[in-house]
Amino acid sequence: MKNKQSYFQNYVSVDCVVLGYDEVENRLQVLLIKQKDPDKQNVDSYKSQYAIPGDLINENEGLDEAASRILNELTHIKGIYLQQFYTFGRPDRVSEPKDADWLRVHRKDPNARVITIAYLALVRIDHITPSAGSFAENTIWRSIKKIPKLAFDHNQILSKALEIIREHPEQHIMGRELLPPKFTLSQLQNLYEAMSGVQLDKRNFRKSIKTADYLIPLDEKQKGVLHKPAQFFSFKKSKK
Amino acid sequence: MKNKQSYFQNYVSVDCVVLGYDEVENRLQVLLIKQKDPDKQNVDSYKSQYAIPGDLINENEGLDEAASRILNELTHIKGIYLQQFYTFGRPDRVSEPKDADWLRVHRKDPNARVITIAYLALVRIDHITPSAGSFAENTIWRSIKKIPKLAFDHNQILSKALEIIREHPEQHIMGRELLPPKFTLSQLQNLYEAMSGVQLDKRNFRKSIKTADYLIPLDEKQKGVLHKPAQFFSFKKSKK
DNA sequence: ATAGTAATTGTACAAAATACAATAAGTATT
DNA sequence: AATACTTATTGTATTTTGTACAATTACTAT
Repeated sequence: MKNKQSYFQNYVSVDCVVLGYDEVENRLQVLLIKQKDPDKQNVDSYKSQYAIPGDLINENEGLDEAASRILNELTHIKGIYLQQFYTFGRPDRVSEPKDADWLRVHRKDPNARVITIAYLALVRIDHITPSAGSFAENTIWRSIKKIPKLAFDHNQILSKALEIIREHPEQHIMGRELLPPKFTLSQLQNLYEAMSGVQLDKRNFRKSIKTADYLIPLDEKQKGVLHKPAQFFSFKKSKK
Repeated sequence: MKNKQSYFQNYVSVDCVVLGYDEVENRLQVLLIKQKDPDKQNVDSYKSQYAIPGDLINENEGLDEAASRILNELTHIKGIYLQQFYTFGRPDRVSEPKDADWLRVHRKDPNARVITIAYLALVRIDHITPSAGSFAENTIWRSIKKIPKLAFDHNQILSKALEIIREHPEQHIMGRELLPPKFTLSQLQNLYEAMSGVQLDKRNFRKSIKTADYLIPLDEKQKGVLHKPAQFFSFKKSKK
């Protein structure tokens, strides 16, 4: 059977970059898990690292489906929209010494290469309450401006995710419930600014979003604020 | 070892969508291979299908590297820039009856799922001369406007590739040698039109590319043409 | 000299992006 | 009741960019 050369199979994982918008602090945070070492009593006795939630996919499971399942298993988050954005497959992407301990404990074949398909989600940080599951010891939100050294090549994966939302904030805002159902234009502007990392002029921002025509002005104002109350808006339903 | 649940491994392939710009006909063509059935004398006795060149990756091989190798094995094309654009992993993406024969002959495990990482390349069609290798019976260029039914989910893969270049033609033109080193503005416009699928106004096109500032006007004109000779231009070297 | 061909160029208009600051509507304090 | 405080709201002038549209130019062939 000389034509059937390729017997080689691969471990394939998905990694889920979940970015949470913190409206109060007006910043984006990324959801990380702390890896658990089940062989040790004391978590800190093993240099447990922070990581983007991800794990190996199962047989007969679509990639999007795997991403949802795995994110749920590790963080108990459900029902958020995950979008594939890149596949990382360097043969040595899980071969750094820092990752050897974890792999030895958690993987049948610790030296095997793992190809990972990276997913991106954006959520309101107060909309979900992650809690650790599976091999996650705990979950934390970290500001995208203070990212620690992460497991595997997860710093690189996160960088790519951030690039994507910085370049096209508008594509990731509609229909993702990043703001309350009724919001003010200032709230919307703050969100844009947090995502793009750029400050915008109020008047020009308002002009441009009115051109864009995806807002519905509501007959409702803020109450009890120490200043002129702002009008509320909501998003039009997307046509798709 | 209860924590080592995931023994499941996957076949992983890369597929290379090679688009060739045909300057004479002013159109894009896609490079396809005709699948070979090594068990039969007569190729046509088995419903051999057209497919995007692709195959399973090897151990210890990066994804980009695999894409280059596989494209070379199947079509003898070398040294072109391949860019990853999406990963397709539906569990049933290779399970249609039309693909069963080929899989039975070429794969150890014909019913196994295959995850594929899709790559995109753009070349001048007269710049490369593909010739069939490996399980390719032959190679053909087909206009992107007349795509036949392809193997597996390759029609879907191709559609996604075409979407990408239609949306951002400019990102795929510089530095890819899609035009001769010295070219006229009409040649450049034709290329844009072939990639975007939209007709442009000559005067406005020239205005906009002069704004964009990546052209060098040369002191050289066309010779022997039946009309006013056009000035030649070349691309500035990209800064990266 | 004429015809044929594609290259080259400009203007008027509309739309979008940018820079920039005064006034308005609430609450809290006196 | 007047004042202070805070953020929301709004407009204008300017520049830049996009769009629609046609006459003239430089060459070859006859």
